[in-house]
Order: sequence, then structure tokens, then C-alpha cells
Amino acid sequence: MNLRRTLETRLSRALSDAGADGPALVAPAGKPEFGDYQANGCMAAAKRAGGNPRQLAERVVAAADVADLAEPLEVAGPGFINITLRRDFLQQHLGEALSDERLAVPPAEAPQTVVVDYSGPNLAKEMHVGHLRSTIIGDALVRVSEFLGHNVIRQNHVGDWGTQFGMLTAYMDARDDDAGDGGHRIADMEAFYQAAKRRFDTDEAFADAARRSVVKLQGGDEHALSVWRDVVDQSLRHAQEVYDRLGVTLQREHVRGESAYNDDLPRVVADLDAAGLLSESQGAQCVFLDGFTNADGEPLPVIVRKSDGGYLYATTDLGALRYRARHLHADRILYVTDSRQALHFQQVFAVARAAGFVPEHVLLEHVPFGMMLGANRQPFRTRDGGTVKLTDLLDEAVRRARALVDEKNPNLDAPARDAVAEAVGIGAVKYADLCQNRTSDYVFAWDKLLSLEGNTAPYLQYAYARVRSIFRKGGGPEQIAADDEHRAAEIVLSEQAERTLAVTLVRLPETLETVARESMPNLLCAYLYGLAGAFMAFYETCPVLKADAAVRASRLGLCDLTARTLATGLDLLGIETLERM
RNA sequence: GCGCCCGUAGCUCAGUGGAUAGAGCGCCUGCCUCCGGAGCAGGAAGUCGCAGGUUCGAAUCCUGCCGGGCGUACCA
Repeated sequence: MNLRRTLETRLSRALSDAGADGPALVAPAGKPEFGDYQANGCMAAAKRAGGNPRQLAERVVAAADVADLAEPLEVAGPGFINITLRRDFLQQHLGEALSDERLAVPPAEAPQTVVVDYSGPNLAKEMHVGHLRSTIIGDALVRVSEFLGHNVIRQNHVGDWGTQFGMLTAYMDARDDDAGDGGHRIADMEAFYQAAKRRFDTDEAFADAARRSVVKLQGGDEHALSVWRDVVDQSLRHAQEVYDRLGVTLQREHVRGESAYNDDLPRVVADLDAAGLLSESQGAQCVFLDGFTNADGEPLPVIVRKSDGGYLYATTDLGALRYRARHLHADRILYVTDSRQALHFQQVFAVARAAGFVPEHVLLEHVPFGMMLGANRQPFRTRDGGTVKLTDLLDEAVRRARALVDEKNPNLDAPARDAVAEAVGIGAVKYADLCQNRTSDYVFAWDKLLSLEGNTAPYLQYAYARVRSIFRKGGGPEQIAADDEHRAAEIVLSEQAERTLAVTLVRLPETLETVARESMPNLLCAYLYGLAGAFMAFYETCPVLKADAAVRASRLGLCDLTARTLATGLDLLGIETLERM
């Protein structure tokens, strides 16, 4: 059950029964003494209706049908309604969650087909830290929406077309000639790209060949295309290695690169023309929209065909948008890209609407995130001005985690410590990115990124491992699993710490729903951190294994719920959990 | 010039128009004969950039300044 929404619905109805209209504005209580939730809507409603807010709140309390969930409601201050959940409701609800695979998270009432465009690396180069945010944030959003029962379609709109590919295919050809073995192996994408670039800059004959290569590619030359396919294939293989290591759910089948829309681009332009939107300006085919002006205050075009006849990313995105609406039948399309592309998507969405490329009801959302900055607040670079390769970043993260595991838990054998280091190091990198509001710029700092204390993935993983160790101590996992004493247990909440933990546990559904609606994974992080904190406090004050049978069973139930909620939440963030660490 | 985003504790950041603005790191004080101390409990630390306005109520909404970032016609 989504408790917050249930309360909102019922209190809004009570508000209307009490003669006022408007939302009840139910929110988690600001302070413990205000209860568990508070309704803030009476003040505004009374204002609109011209009445006394406290009196209205009293009438709402009288009319409200929440006796099954909450203690008698209390009016406080100028017209707040404080809501304290009933203990027996919490106990019964948790009992249901205990025996439910989904932890009592209801599936979406109106499942949507959600297309999520994320990651989208430029295949000409190796994946670097600049690709991290889109990949990680997008994957978390995908997982959450899928868990809520939406039909999620991943789209990896990779950069597999464009002038760099002329250079790369020409270099591949030249290399084959040099090596003479025709072996198209690219061991290191970045080195390959750098070498091609160096040759392009220094070797005039090669530069010419590269330019000819672009023309051949665009002209559909079979040899050029075959070499291109090889470069793309190897790049995708590299990307897949990174995805697999990162624990990102993207697979080869989700790749639908820019090149997939090549054939459609002339039609996109023709259809814009047919819709009466196209005009020529300075030799380019453009769409001019109201409200967009350039640096000189003149109308700003969306260029869909260059004066040399080439197409641009706006054209490709329009093709992709149309494909997603018409063929994938999307109800909602998310674009997880950096915030610098905000104007681009405003324009593309506006053109698509104007041209009728997407049905009215389809939601088009740019999910922007801030830039990766260095310590100096400048766009992030390595000391020598290059980009940090993703594999190097992950290696460093795992190395640091390994050093910590060696120090903290020398009893584990070496393979186990390796596995822990991998999960902890990579989890730390992902969590550091996910836990802050995505719209703020991201200051890249090794120490912060790989921090293993405080509000970090390792803290949550540790909380999980700690809960699990209780079950091991309590007779071994096989015994606990066999008698299921905790899953059949009646939850009984007596201590304050137990109650706080319980209230946190029942907030999982409303949290996930907000995360999906607002595309804000940081809210899930905040929730899990709060849950881990509530558990740690419970753990300090409430003995589990030494308690009397009934209390012990109830507390084991709380432990089990905590463990599964942490594991589920971390999994939705794409972060692994460990039985020991 | 115009548009978008951002100025919150020493640092890094949370904060759906609600009650006395919160975390982490760092700093200070306690807590390991007790289920894992990667922890827990507590403390110090703030003109929420500035000034107006709207509102019963503003860090949050509006306007204007100041400071920063990004974008702004044929790269993506």
C-alpha cells in the first residue's frame, strides 16, 4: 500500500465533505512529536473558502475515514492535522509485507510503456567518466519503473555515425595494410582513437583518405560499411564489458544507434516540409519556432539539413522520437542526458509536437543532470588534459575497497575479499553519483567518490551484511530458512526504535513511486540511508537473538524486512549486496 | 543581449509553500566482558548571496540586483 497516497485521498475527501476543496497535502511529519504524517491543506483551503482554518481542520478530522490506519487525528498549530499511525496497523501491514515477494509494493495502477534513452556513448572513443552519470542514473530509473510494473524499453542511442568514423575506418584499413594480416583487433579503444587522430593530424595523405572514407560511408560503399561495422562491433563489445562490470542492465539488443535512423532522415525533412514547418535560411533547411532567439535576438532555427546536404542530431532525434512513439508505442519518453542539451530537447520536442510526430498524450521529458567538474570547478580533465577512462576509475575504486577489506576483515579468504572489493568499490562509485540531486554539477573528487564512510553504498551494504549475520548467528541460514520462524511471525512493536524502523519500512512504496514520477534516484538513496540508520538504532537498543521467543520472532521479522528492503532498494539502484564483507 | 541552471554549516551536499533549516566529512565528548565499532549516542558550527514583493506561512513562488556555470545556425 502507498500509505501517503491513501492518506492523501482519504483526507482530501474529508476536506471536501467538510465543505472545502483542495488537496489535503499529506507529507511525512516534520518532527516526531507531530506524529508520522501531517496534512497541511486546511490552512490554504480555509483561506480560499473564507473560513477559520482550525475550525475547518476540526471538521476534516470529524469527517475523515482513517480509523483503520491512524490514531485519532489531532489538530495542531494554525490548522495542521497530525497523523499518528496505529500500532496494530503497522504490525499487520508489516506482517503482510513479510510474506510478500514485493514487500507490499503495489504495481502501478496504470502501467505505461516508458522508453528510456540513456548512456548513449560516442563509440569512436573509449567510455570515460563523462558517460557515467547518464548510464548510472538511467539504469536506476529503468529498474525502478520496471519494478513498479511499467513496460520499460531501454534505448541506447549510441554515437555510431559521423565524421570520426571516416577517420577510424580509414585507420583500420591502413592498419590492416601495415600489419598485413587483416586482423581487426582493437585492444584499447582509446589508444586506437588517439593513434587515428594523431595520424589524421600529421599525415596529409591519411587525412584525405579519412575524408574520402566519410563520403564512401555515406554513399553506402560496401567495403567502407563493412569496416565500419567492425569498428562499431568492437566498440560495442568494449562498452558491454564496462556495462557488465558496472552492473548496468543494458545489453546489445538495447542498442539502437544514430545510424539506425539514417534512412529515415530524408523522410523526416520531407514530412516537416509537408507540415508547412520547413524554410530555407542561409542554405540550410530549418524549422523556426516562436520563442527561440539566438545571440543577436533573431529567430533561432532548428537546422534539420545542413547547407551541404548533411543531417544533424536534431534530425536524428526527430527520427528517433517518431520511432519511439509510433513503433515502440511509448506513453512516456525519458532522455537522460546532461543539462547542456536542455535547449536542444526543448526544440526537438516542440518541433515534434508541431509536426504531429508524437500523439498528444505522450510525455516527453528531458531528465538533465549536471556536469562532471574537477576540483578547480572546471570541466573535469586528468592532469594532462585527457579524460579519465571508466575502466581506470573502476580499477581505482576496487583497489581502495580491497585495501579497506584487507584491513577490516582479514578473516575472509582472498577470493571473498576480491568479490567484496568489487561490489563495494563499484557500489561506492555508483552511489556517490546517484545520491545527490542530479541537477547539480558533480564535483569529481577521488576521495569523495570512493569514500566508504557515512552516506555511502558501503554503509548500506554493511547494514545489510550486519542484518544477515544475525540470521547466521541464530542457528545458520538453513535452519532459519527451514522453519521460517520470522516470516510467519507476528510483528509486535513495543520499543520506540522498533516503531521508528517500522514506519520507515512502510514508506518504501511511496518512495519508489516518487522516484519514478520525478526521475530522482537520490530520493531512494535518502530513503535507504534513513532505513539503515533506523535499523542501526534498533540494533543498538533491541537485542534480537537473546529476546524471548515471541519478541525474538518479531524482531527477526523486522530484521528480515530490513534486509530485503535494503537489498531491493540497492538492487533498484544497481548496487550489489553481500552476505559478508 | 536572451534562455536555462545554481549561490544553504569550515568543506561536499539534502531540503515536494508549512511548525525550532538537515545530513556526511572535519572538529569536540561519551560508548567495544554484549547479535559485526565500515557502527551508535551527544555537542559546537547558519544574516539559506542581497533587497523588495506575494502568502495565514517563503530556503522554496514573483521582481530587481550581485556572483558563478551552461547554452544560444549548420558538432553531439
